[in-house]
Amino acid sequence: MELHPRTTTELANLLRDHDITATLQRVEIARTLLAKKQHVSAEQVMTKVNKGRYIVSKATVYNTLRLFAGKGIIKEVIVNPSKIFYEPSTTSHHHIYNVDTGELIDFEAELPQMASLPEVPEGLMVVGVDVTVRVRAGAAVA
Amino acid sequence: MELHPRTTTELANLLRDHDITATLQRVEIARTLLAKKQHVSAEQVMTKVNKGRYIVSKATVYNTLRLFAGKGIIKEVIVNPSKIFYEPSTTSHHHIYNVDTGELIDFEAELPQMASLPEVPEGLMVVGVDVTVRVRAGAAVA
DNA sequence: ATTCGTGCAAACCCTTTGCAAAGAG
DNA sequence: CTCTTTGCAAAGGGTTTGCACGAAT
Repeated sequence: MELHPRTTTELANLLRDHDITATLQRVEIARTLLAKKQHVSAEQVMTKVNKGRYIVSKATVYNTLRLFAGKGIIKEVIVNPSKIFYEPSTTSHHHIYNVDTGELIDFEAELPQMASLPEVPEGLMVVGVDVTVRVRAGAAVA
Repeated sequence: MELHPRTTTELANLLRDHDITATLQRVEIARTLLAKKQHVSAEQVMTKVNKGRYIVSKATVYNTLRLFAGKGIIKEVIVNPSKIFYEPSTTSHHHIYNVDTGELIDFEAELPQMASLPEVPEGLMVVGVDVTVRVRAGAAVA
């Protein structure tokens, strides 16, 4: 999926391509989420969308985020149990999470380690591999 | 750190070695957590401890889990924002998380990929690397 | 008409906190 | 005696849900 759908029509088509009925609110939420590489919380999505022309309720934001994540157009980033972040589903990358500040930084990784991944139990399929590097203020690696 | 059921004295010494005042409650919580390889929630810890001779309150369980995690004798496992799991700090391993059932399985990994980890920004130090393989029911990898 | 989506507010639930009593050193 | 730890209950806060209204076919 590219990362610059821009027009309302493009966004609506993107949603339909993922079996999502394109409504006004969903298009606006998608526009906000997919505008650029970023990690945003539900609250941030609501705030950003509501600065625009259309108003979206909290329930709709949560419903939509879950829907989008389930359909694969965005990904949940779970680094801190107190708040979920969402990001556009782009190419494989992982996260550096600053436990002091909550800051989240992407890093590209081809997952060469894929080779070393475990065999998953019979009857299960891998739906994702998340790598989180936790960092905090301090000297670099000894 | 070894991983066996221990005597009260051994547990108390372990706590002191980690700069933790050894109290009755903390020893019992440590005994439960360190009994074996496992992933337990705060609630499970409380239930297990309270089946024994001593009763521990919810506040103490949460305080103690945070304390232990900060001192490094246990690790938080964050795979699902709705509940934190805790496990003994043992050798490096990672997790397979079944998103359907919530089941969590360990897998050993020497992190050969350490070589491919990003350079962390100046002034930061790595405190941990978590790898989570998310799986669900379905055919194996195509 | 029937189905799906939205919005408001209340409910949920894990976790944290305030404060008084008990324990450790 | 002083500082720390515990326990109870209440508060906190992101997320979810119940239900009525509105939109679409």
